[in-house]
Amino acid sequence: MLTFERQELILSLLKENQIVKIQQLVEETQASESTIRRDLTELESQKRLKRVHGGASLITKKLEEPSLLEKQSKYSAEKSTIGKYAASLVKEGDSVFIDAGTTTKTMAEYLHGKEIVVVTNGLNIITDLLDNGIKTYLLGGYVKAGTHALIGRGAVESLNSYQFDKAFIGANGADTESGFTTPDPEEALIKSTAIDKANNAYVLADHSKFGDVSFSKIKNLNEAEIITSEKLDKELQDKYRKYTELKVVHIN
Amino acid sequence: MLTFERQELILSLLKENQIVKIQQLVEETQASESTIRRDLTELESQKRLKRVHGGASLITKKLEEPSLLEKQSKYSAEKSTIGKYAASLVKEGDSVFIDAGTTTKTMAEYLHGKEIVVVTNGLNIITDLLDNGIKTYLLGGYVKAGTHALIGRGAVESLNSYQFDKAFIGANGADTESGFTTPDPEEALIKSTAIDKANNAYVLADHSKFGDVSFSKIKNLNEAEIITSEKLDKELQDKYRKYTELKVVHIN
DNA sequence: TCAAAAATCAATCACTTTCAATCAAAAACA
DNA sequence: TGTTTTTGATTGAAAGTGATTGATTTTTGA
Repeated sequence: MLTFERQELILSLLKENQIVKIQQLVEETQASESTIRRDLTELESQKRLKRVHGGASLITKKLEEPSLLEKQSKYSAEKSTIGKYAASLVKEGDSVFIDAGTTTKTMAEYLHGKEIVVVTNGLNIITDLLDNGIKTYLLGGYVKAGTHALIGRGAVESLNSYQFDKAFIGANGADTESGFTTPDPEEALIKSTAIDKANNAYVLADHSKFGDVSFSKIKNLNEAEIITSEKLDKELQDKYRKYTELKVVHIN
Repeated sequence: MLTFERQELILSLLKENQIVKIQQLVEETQASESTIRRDLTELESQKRLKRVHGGASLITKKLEEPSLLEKQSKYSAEKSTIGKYAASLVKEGDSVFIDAGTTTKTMAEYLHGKEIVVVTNGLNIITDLLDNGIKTYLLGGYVKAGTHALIGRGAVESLNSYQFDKAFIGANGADTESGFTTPDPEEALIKSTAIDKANNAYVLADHSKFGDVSFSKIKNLNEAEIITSEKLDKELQDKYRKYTELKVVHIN
């Protein structure tokens, strides 16, 4: 087989599968591992694909650079750890809803290469998902300026045509009396609906969210599990455990 | 065998197989390797094929989509002018569909401040629209890796809940026989549906698109007006005017 | 959590194939 | 016949190949 031929084959396999492993390519092309590696290096330098450990993935143009603001945002280490743990809950074959927001965004990069289907209402996390070779569906609807979340009738209707194994939701407040809350009623409706459509619902919340109450209620505490970090006081952890299950993540 | 004869044979073998090896050609033509090499060199200089190490390949890439990056660089001045004119067609109060793509993207920045509602299937133009203060709705559906266009059942269903005063569509080919075409059938369906739902439909096409034919048909030429530029030959302009209205934009 | 085990990686070697350049013989032409 | 064009063989250079190495990364399991 000609070099050119083989490289085209690699690209077409990649387009089909979003992501390919080197061993897979060795089998398909009957070439040695070395040769495949050289092909991948060359194709990457041509910007026709992106190499990842163990194989290659489709290249995607960034929708937006991760803004400085996001990087500097509060508790980013904590959020990242929470996101990583949330990603570990996702198993091969799962269908998953991931909410718009900064905490949920950190999940995306840890989902790399998993054979799953993700539905989201957050434009901010689309590129992360695609870069990691995830099959991604987006809700339709009105694009809220600022957060770039999808809301409104269209979004809810879109949502109603899906079922999820797991839903990962962000919230601005988690309070024993008021439950999970968020400022925008429209967003609250999306989050609430997503929880309803999932077998397992998780709210991702760093320690600063506990005790806070926002304008719009999403759900009661007992309607979703909480993923948080050890930064939350032991006392408070125990308090909240009376209302719902709490997954407390250790921070490095 | 005559030189000319042999070269035609090479080309016809190439068309059959997309790619041919030198040894294969030596066998078929009973000529020496050197002769074949000379033929290939000559045919390549005539741009009738592309040499690759070990053989030659066709230069056609109609089924392949140029990457977003490639698209953006080509004819950008022309596209920008076309986009500007398209934006000028939009009146206050209009509800407008804007297709995913690079040409349509240039529209967005010229819509600044207009009191309109925009629906789009292109993630690549969302930020431009929001930055210019446009009320923006997004179709739902599957996010196509690479172009970041929304496609699939969800996208079509979303589309069906809207009505547009005007739709602005991109296409890869515009041909008198084959009509408007684009490589991906899923995208073709979205474009076609959007045209159906609009009182006025416009296809934005720079001069390079005319006469080209891609894999999937969108609509016949007479089902939308074309916005193009004066870079399109006068002769061709007249030819296409027999099939549909042509808005020819002057480039500064 | 941490360290051992496994997998993946880039770099290099020896070997094969393909390449362009050259030259002389054969064929075509006048 | 002599001249030009085409052809096939030869050659050293360039490109491509698979195997092996030891370094790096990821996964596993105590």
